[in-house]
Amino acid sequence: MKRINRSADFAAGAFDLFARRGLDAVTMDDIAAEGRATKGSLYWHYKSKDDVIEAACRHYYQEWHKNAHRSIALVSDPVDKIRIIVEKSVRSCLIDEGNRVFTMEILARALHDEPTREGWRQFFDSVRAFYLALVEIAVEVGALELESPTDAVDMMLSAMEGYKLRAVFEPHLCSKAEEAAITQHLLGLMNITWSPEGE
Amino acid sequence: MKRINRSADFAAGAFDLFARRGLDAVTMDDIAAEGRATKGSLYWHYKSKDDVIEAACRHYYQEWHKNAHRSIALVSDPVDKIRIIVEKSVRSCLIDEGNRVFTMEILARALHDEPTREGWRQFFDSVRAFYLALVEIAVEVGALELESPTDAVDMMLSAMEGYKLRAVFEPHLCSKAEEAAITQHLLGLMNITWSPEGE
DNA sequence: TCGTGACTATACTGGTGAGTATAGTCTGTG
DNA sequence: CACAGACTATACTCACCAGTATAGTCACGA
Repeated sequence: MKRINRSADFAAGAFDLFARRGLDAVTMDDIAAEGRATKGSLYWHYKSKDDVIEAACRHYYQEWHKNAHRSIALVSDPVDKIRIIVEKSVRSCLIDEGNRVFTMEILARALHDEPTREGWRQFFDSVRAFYLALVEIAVEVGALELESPTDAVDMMLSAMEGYKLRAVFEPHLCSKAEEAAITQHLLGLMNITWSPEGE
Repeated sequence: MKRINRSADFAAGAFDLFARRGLDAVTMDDIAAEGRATKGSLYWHYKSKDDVIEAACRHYYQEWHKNAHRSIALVSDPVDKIRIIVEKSVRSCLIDEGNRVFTMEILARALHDEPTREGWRQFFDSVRAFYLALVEIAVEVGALELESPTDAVDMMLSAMEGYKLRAVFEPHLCSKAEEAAITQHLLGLMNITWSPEGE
């Protein structure tokens, strides 16, 4: 049980705590304890709580991209790639309560904190670019017909954010049961058919 | 300059402060000062900060319904009513930064506070019901064709929430310039045509 | 073996802000 | 007039928590 990277451990642990209890309700002592270390060590790696929050964000952003790339690595059909990415996004961004809570917390912080806002903006742009690249390839090879790929991707991402916000007070929206309906609807916005299947 | 209702003044003042600076950054002393009173008086009317926040929410909810009813009071055409309500909603919920910030703050609070969540849920339901009533009338008199009014209204409200969330980090979305495009898009989701006009 | 990076353990400071306490004022009503 | 509701003005308590301080430990690589 060696520790390769204490900083990353702290960031991941902080993310978990924030996702469970919210940014304000988590203290620096909590974060240190979560990493089975003391505050001294935590402050050795990070200069302030803001710093830790930023690291937790980066952790989340990196995880998103890592998962996204991994999940389509073995798929060759361009439209299937989009199907899979949307499926996974719905599961990770909406159904997974931790991720949903964390991102809402970050967005709330972004209301009054410019660096947080800028960070999220860049992340969102990178996600949009990722989707757009997949959609444009699918259109180019003739597997998909769309008037404007940009608008379609934008619309789909907007709808996803809309679901996220409504899920705060309508929890049934992001239950397992609704998962298929939401996935279908989001893919529909990009003219892609989809039907749920057992595994 | 008589004070008819100190409680309501406090609630309205608290709403303004919360909308400008966020829930956490506003102290009870600030709220008292905003109402040109002292903390003693504030605590005479409200038993805690939570209590004040709840009152500020109620203030917002009531204002929404008051404005909604007033703005269609003199309109007779059922589809025009919907046009006007959506126009006004876009202006008050998205373009108006104060309202937008306040509602985002409340939603963030709702993540970890059940009463706040329940309050917002009821408000959202009442808004949905309000829209639905208008749409159903328009459909009944044959002025509007829709497969499912419920779905159309739901979709429109989801899109509006989506815009609200994205506006946090993409401020251009909720500029005056985008106002017309957003209004048009939202009405389009209910098969209603609309074009901007000067006043 | 010396030094340094990466810590532990524990104690402390200092600011903030919710909520309380108290003594006294003003105003309208029975 | 008496009394209560609606305050003002001011001072205070108390808990929490970010951040600091300090002294000591342990593993390692030059």
